[in-house]
Amino acid sequence: MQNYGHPSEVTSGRDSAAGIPEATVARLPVYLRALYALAERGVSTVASEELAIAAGVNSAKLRKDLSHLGSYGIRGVGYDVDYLVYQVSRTLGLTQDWPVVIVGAGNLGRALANYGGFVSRGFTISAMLDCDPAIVGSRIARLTVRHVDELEAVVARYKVAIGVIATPAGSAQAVCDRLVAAGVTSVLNFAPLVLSVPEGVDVRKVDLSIELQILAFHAQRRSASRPGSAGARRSRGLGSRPANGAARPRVLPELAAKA
Amino acid sequence: MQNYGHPSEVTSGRDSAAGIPEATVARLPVYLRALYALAERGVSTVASEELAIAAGVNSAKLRKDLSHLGSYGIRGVGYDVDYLVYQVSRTLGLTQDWPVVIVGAGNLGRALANYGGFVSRGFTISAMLDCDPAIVGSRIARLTVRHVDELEAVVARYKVAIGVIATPAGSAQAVCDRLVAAGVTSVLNFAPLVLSVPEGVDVRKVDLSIELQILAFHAQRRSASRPGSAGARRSRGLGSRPANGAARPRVLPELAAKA
DNA sequence: CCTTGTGAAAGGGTTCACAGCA
DNA sequence: TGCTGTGAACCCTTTCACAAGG
Repeated sequence: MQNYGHPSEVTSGRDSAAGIPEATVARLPVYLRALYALAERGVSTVASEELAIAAGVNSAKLRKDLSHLGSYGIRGVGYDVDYLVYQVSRTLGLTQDWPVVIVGAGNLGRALANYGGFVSRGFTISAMLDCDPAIVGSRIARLTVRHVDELEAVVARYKVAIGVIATPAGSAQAVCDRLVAAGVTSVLNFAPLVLSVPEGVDVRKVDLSIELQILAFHAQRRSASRPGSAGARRSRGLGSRPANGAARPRVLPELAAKA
Repeated sequence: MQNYGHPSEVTSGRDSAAGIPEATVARLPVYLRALYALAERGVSTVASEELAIAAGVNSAKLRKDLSHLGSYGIRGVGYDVDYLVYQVSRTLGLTQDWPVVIVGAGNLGRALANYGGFVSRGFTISAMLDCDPAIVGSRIARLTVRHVDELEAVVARYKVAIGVIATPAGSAQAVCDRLVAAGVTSVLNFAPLVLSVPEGVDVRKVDLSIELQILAFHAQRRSASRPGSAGARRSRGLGSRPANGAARPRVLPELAAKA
């Protein structure tokens, strides 16, 4: 139930300045989505148990999480949906509008730009940037892709506070450096590498291959305990080495035996 | 430094059956990537301190993590890069090859299919499925997109153990149900909703808007403490309500005053 | 001498169970 | 009566500091 393996690097891991635990902050968006769904169904009041089920958490956790925002429930009744939507939104800073720049207009960048939920509530894409002349000038989700050379101008012009990196790994650090130099202090990184940033810059990482690898670990455990079930096939032994010459580890026999 | 807010739901949160803590499992892929990078640079031995920096963690944590796999280091020297690559790969189950099916061949599905690192090591895309006749039959990353009706046949034929859901939210639960019924026990979900699955099925979630909202929270904290800095503009007040009629919460004045 | 591997301590997060209140 | 809000217990994770050992 805990959320490990997260595609992100949080600077501190400590309580936020507002005194709200990180783990709670990470769940608020989930609650918010569940609350919107309830509101759209016309539900005006919800008990912690029901909201917890909709959000996929346990109700005690939900109540403790919400208690960090204030006492917004009514004992014996539950929570007012609209009011809670507002309080959670306000806590997350979504009563403001956040200008976002997406760097990289390949498939991923396009997917992000077209992802309705991404932009709808609280976020506006100020610009999409790319360096490929074949892509610059094309239109994506009502935006014309601009050249990455305009990065600094765009950040300044729209007061962009959040940058999304959807470039290949090779260009990600350079893009990140430029974003930071231009004044961006929040970065969402989709490139598969660890970005280094100065103190005070908040980086979250979304890494598809890491997620798959974590799934593989658990799948392996399952198929090991249930032999013959639908696990992976085609064992590759030691074959999956990098393009490095020596594949055989120089290692003591005792260590190898432990394996 | 802890990884909260993760786009995933882990079934238990307890130690895996192999006795490796979840938090460790979640970091192993990061170490693996750093090790591959070292190997490609021709480095044959690495100390915990150096590897920890490359992976963006502290060295005590790295050593404790690796100690769960066994005693693979050499005191006074460090770790053999190739050997450690192998041990971490084996632990994660990457010495097998995992057939994956991607459902949804829109921009996101295409981005996933073309994402080199995604597929390269340990994972093979068995098929891409979609229900849009305009997309079915097109070729993406050397694969011909097949109709989603073939889902069950594909899962059986290729012994698919991992399903990736890259569909709109509206179809995600139905797709998930079909994957699970067909025998898939690991699901990577990109659709913005909480999937319900039977016991024993492992779901991880990647949710772009949740990541953005977490960034917004921290950005808000920063701009609140440094007034006048480049935070968000254009406050929207209470405007961001769902298409629900009553936007005004019926709430006691005392509660509102607390806000 | 240098670095690993690990007890022990410290810090959060989750869960339980119930007091408190509408 | 029913549900929220929360102290306390429990559990996991991180970090420290050093013993062990090549």
